[in-house]
Order: sequence, then structure tokens, then C-alpha cells
Amino acid sequence: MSPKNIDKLNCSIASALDIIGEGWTILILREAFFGSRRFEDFQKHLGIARNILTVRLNKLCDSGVLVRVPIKVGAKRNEYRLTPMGSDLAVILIGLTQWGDRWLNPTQGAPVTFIERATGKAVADIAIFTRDGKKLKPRELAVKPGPGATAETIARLKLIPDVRRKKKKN
Amino acid sequence: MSPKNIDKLNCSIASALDIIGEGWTILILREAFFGSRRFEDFQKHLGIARNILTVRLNKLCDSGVLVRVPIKVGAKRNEYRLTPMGSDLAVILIGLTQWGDRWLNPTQGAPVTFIERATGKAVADIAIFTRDGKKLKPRELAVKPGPGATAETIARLKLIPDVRRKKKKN
DNA sequence: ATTTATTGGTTGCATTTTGCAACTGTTGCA
DNA sequence: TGCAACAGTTGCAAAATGCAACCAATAAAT
Repeated sequence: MSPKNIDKLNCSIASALDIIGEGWTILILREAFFGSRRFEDFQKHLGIARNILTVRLNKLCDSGVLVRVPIKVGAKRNEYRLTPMGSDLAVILIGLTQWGDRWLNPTQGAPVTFIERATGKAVADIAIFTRDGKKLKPRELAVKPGPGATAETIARLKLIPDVRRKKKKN
Repeated sequence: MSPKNIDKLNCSIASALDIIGEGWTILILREAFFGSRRFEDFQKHLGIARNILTVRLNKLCDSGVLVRVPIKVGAKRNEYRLTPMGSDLAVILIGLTQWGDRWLNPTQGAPVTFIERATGKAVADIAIFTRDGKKLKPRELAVKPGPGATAETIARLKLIPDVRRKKKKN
């Protein structure tokens, strides 16, 4: 991944990936969701190299996805906990899990299920809805430049209409 | 990322990441959602190295996320299109976009908006629901071993209860 | 029909990132 | 006080990525 490009892409996906797109990072977050808090927890469960884990945890803390909390007041050791910003990634984690379950793991059941804590019941498949509650299929989706779009982005999204390359202008 | 570990993690997130977790892959998919189909489209828009693009496109085709379709019957050149498996990643793409918009881009508006094609109206924020339609906050979520869980996974998920490390058994 | 430009790659080499294993200082606990 | 587990750091080897040049096939222009 080339950081120098990423800034220029004018896209929240790119900025998001700049934080959580590196190798291992999402798995680290998965462990955090699953209850890991301490360096050794992450290391043992993932088998990740310790130096890489250090770098990843630092980055996640710096960017506000995790917080480093001293284990006791004044202690030098600390644990890593999800911030609200980190917990807000649950959608992504669950989305990835469900996608993997659907397309990669169809035979043996899901290894892990996300449930509502209070009732123990599995959550629904994550889906895309309109603001008034209609579920959308992928085909019904489109993309348009938002308020923060650059000229380049706007030009790029012109590609979208289904029929292209019929003629070339300029 | 270490492939040799990934198999052993007994987790659909890991298998999903094995396919879409490498550098650039999600951005390539983003471009596909935005309308890119041909090698040069992806290359120009992302500024990705051409050899890496080749490798990524091959992998995405091999794993069924994209299909290679000849431009004309019998042509050797082809375009890359999202399969249903690929389109099903819309949730992830939109989720990442919205997360980036919320936490990384709050001042200037979203560069890109996902809309319902028919009406042009922006889609709702992706959220987690119970099967009977109640929206869940991250705090209300938990995780439990699914039907395909290994013994190791089951042991791992024991960590979850909020208070830990009170005592150590065994 | 021939030339030219564009497209869709491949190849080789430099740079960067990651993995691995050993080492160091710190803490918790008996 | 001593020992084991914890939380990293360091140095080097291996793998992934970036870059630029090159090549063959196709499409467009003359």
C-alpha cells in the first residue's frame, strides 16, 4: 500500500484503510472484540510477530481505535481497549464474518456467531437500507459525489452509467 | 500477514481477509463498485503498480469475487466485473466509507455518497439488528461459538465475560 | 494496408515490510 | 528473595511491494 497515494484518493474508504487496512490489524481488532486486552493475549491468539504487534497496537492507539489503559493506577503496563471509534467497527467485523460464512464456509457452520448479549439470539445479516427502511439489493445501489468530493472524484464517478466506451470524447 | 497462520484461526474473518485483506484489494473493489472494469481503469485511478494489480486481479478472479469477461467474443482482452460474491461486499465498502466519514472526515463532507439508484436518496447508516428488527448498540453485542467452532475457538471465547483476570485457574 | 497509440500485461531489480528468534527490563506473586 | 510471566526491543533473514522498462495484441488513424 502506498501511503503517498492514499491521501490523494479523496475517499473515506482509503482513509479508513490507512488505519485498519494493514496486515493483521483487523484480526487484532477481532481479538479485541472477542475479549483480548493485553499484549500477550493478542500475541498468543494470533501468533503474530511481537514487533509487528507492537507497531500495530501503537498505530491503533495513535489513531484512536484503541486506548492504552494502565492495568493499575501508576502501572507501566497497560491493556488495550476498544474506544467508541473502535467499537463502531463492529459492523465491519460482523460484515466480514457473515460474508465469509456465506461464500467461503458454506458447508461447516459458522465458527463464531454474533449475538445480542441480553437474549443470546444471533444478530440478523447486515444489510443496506434506505432511510425509510427498505432493504436494497446490490443492483439497486449507485454512487454519487458527496459534499466533500474533489473535481477529480466527480469526474471519476462519471464512469458509473452502465454503458460505456461507446464513444470517446476530446 | 502469514497465510500459514490464517488457516488455523477457525474464523470467517480470517478467511475473508485471506481474499480481500491484502494491500490494494479493497481499493480495487471500490473502483469496481465505482464503475471501473478494465485493467487501465484500475491502474490509472489507483496509481497501483501494474504487476501488483495483475496479481490482485488474478486472485480476485480465482476466488470468485471478480470474473474475467472477454471484451468481445473470442477476444483475448477482458474486463473484470463483480460477481454476486463481489457485489455482496457492498456492505463492507459502505461500512468502511461511513466509518471513515464519521471518524476521520467529520469536517468536510463525505467525498462519496451511496444512494438508491432509483430515487437518488442516500442509504441509511449500516447498523446491526436483531432478527426482529431492533437496532443494537456495540455494547449490546456478544460473541459465541458457532456450529463450526473448534475446541480452541470455544476456549478462546471464554475470555469474553467483562471481568477477567480475577483469578487464574489451572 | 500500414502505421501509430492504447491496452493488458510481464520481467528484473531496488526498497519496504514482515517474520523470527533471541534478548532486556519490568511486574506479580509465592 | 527469587522465579515466572509480561511487554516489549533489536538485528537479521525472507517475503511483499514499488518502479520502470519492455513486449505483444488490439484498435484507431492515414
